[in-house]
Amino acid sequence: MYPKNLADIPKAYNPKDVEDKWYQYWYEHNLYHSEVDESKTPYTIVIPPPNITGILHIGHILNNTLQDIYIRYKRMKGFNACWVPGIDHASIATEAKVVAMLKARGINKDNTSRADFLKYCYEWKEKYGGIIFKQLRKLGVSCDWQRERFTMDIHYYRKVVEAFVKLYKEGYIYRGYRMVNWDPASRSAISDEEVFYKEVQGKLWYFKYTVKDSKEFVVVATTRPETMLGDTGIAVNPQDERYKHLIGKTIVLPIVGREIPLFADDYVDKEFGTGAVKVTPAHDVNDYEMGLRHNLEIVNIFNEDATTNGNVPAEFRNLDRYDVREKVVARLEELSLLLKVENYTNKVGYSQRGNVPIEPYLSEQWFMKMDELVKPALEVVLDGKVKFHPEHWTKTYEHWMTNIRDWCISRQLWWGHRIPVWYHKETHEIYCEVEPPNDIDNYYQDDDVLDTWASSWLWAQDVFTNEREQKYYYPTDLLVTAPDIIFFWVARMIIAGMHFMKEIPFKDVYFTSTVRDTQGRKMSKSLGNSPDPLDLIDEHGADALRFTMTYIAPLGQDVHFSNEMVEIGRNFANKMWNAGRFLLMNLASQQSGAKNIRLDPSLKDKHIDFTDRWILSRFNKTIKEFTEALDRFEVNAASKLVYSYVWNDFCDWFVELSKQRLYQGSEEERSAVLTRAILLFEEMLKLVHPFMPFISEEIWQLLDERKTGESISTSAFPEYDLRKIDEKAESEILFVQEVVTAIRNIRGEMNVAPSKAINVLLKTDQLTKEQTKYIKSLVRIDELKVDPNMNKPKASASAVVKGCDIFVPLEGLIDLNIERTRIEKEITRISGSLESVKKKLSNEGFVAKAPAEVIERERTKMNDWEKALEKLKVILADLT
RNA sequence: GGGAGCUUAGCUCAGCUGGUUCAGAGCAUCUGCCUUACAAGCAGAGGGUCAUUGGUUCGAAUCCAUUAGCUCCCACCA
Repeated sequence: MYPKNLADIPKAYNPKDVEDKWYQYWYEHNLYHSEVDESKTPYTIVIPPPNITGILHIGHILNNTLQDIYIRYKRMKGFNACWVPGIDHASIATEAKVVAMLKARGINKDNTSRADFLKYCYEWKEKYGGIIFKQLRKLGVSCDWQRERFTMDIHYYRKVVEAFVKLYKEGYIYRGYRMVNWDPASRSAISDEEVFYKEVQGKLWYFKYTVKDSKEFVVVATTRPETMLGDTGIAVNPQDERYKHLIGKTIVLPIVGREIPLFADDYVDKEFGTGAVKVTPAHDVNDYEMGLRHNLEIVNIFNEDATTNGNVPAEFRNLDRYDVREKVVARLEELSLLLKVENYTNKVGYSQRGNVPIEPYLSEQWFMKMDELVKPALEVVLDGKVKFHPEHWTKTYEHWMTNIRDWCISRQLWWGHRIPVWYHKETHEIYCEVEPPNDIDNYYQDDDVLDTWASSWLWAQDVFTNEREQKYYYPTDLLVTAPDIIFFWVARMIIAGMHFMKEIPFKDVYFTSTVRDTQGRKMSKSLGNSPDPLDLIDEHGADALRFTMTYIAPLGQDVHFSNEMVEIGRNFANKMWNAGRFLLMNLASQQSGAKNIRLDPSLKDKHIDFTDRWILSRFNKTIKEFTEALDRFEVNAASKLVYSYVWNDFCDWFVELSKQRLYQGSEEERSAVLTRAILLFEEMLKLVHPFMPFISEEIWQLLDERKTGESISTSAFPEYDLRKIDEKAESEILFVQEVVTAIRNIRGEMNVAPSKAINVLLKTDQLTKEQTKYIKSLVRIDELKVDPNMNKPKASASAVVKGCDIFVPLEGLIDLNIERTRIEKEITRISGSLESVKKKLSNEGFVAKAPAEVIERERTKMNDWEKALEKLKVILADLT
């Protein structure tokens, strides 16, 4: 299916040629579809459905990459992996976008029918939902696209409504006239969680309110002068001597002329402001509560859009809240009632969606009683049935859950799940059922829709559309999400799961890093610091982006991202690509014809030496550490492990070591070495695959003839075998590496041209012939002599490795000064280390209390260094 | 006001339950190389009293406490 002509394999990896091709292939062969299969254990993830308000950003990339890593990993591990993709209707956010879009087209929502408006919303959903799914495919996610879900699908919609009806009948949902957070922009109530607080540079105004029938006045301080039009009382602390005599007196409210009481309430802080508080029960939560305690009149002065209504004097009506503010202040100044103005920073609640200050506002809304519902959901997290990663989020969760207040779930919007409540036109009796009443003509339906989160809280359970599926896939295994929706979504899904399913919705929750720019700022459109993931993919490939994200994003910490960082992944992809090319080129040179097949698997276990045992040992260790890291949700650690194995162990050393036998071995030996290298490389690609699905598939397919529909993504993940771990081979290689590095060091420091071959003398009795052979091949040596009894030749550069003295004769080339400096530096280094070991060993406490093996290790170190030091001193003396 | 997290090389960060030359990686810098997989590369090199102070311990980047700085979350102070 793929032209396997080696001449076509470019030197530099080009993801553009590769990525779309394989995504198409996976899709066509339906490799990621999951069905109920009782013979296999499911591994299930439901995607945090992106809002259809826009396109995906870099945070989504991280989030979805992580999910894909786990899904691919578990799929290869033999689980029935099922990843359900979907999107969220995002009630208030989308409605705001659609209203704005219509406005741009010259259409006013107020002149549009509900049905027409919903049509526009669905158009929007089709467009942006499509973009989102396209982006996800570009990223390479292995979702089950046959399971695409939307929070307003017919089935899902019904489930949301059923949940409402059930909770209503159980008494958890009630309707009430309460003070809520009002968003004047969308003209809807919002929940406490949708309010965020901003520090605002404001002012504190001091007003004089006169006491009725008296010359006395009371001074109040306020940050919101306009609300004075709705004042219905003045509060002071009962202990406050300044005001004790005034308690019970009547105050005349300026401008309005209303007579209001002055009363005492413990809420008032004597120290703040003047110690006297103007009380506006309709427009402040605390004032409202004081109002209830003291039976104050409640005067609502605002319309739904936060303009003033008929409850204020005529000249102040129908004005925006900030215009009224100026007007009120101006009038009070005219009346000489404005005492002073101070600068004051305070925190103002803003609507998360509308980004305008919210208004505490009295209105009739639907609420969910939370205190009882929360209990089982808190329990399962505290006792570890649902595990958070990192674990410390449980504290945040516990705090929120134990201080939870009732949830305002109704929204004065059209886009969303309409509340399944009908009121009788005459009796006003409430009818709450999934289906409308039979005598529908006698009823009218509640206009409001549900909070988005009162639909997505069922996501983990109701993306499965029949009982059999639900039973098989639920509880899901892993939820990967940003920590900023821990209350909105994670907590509520657990609540819903425990209430409706009597079972947790997921076993593990992975909280991702928040992606910031290099200055630590959150990525945002308004700052313009948010890169478009598609641009990055276009430039470097999805694999590069995916790998980079996991490489730089530690568990539970913010990550600082910049576009250049994607080069980490790009370079890594290129490295693997070229390692693959190296193998393929050798393959081609050893066989006739265009077919690339593994040479001869029967030679797999022939011509094995310590380099083979070493790489196998390293590989098995890597698999072990890699899988353990993933199982602990340390994706970042896993990506570093695979990176270092591929680059350092496999490419830097194993490939270089192999060249000796590939170029100089017998025919059979060459085949054996190459066969093994390819088999090992294939296994390595499987480790990489969850992180970089495209390039691993591409190379894997190039390495051998594959059947139609065969894919690395459905191959078996490597299992480690502890018997393959070979400490002896590892130390043998380490010895080779140390000697080689020492020789290269001499070359570099002594400025020996790389083209110039040198002679090297090794004074040791510990090198095997094999090791010698490899050393020779790795450092471009003309002649290599090994003799345990040799004397140091004149004019040579030297180095001392444990158990081996190295001499490089450089007659005529050597600069004694450079060499002396080199040796002196080495002496200083070793002396320092020796000093600290000696100190340790002369410490009685250490010798008495440390474990025997630790002491033994220190003794060995001391001996080695003492010997090395002695030798170096002799060498140095020889140089002077 | 309460809570969580962070502070290690010029930059971005690894270093798990204290002990393997543990003080590391990548980028950046310097030196030398287009060596028949890879210059998106190879081989070397320089660079850090692990934020502060104290404690526990034979032994601390690692555990405890303290101080300072930064970040985030929660909370009704007009």
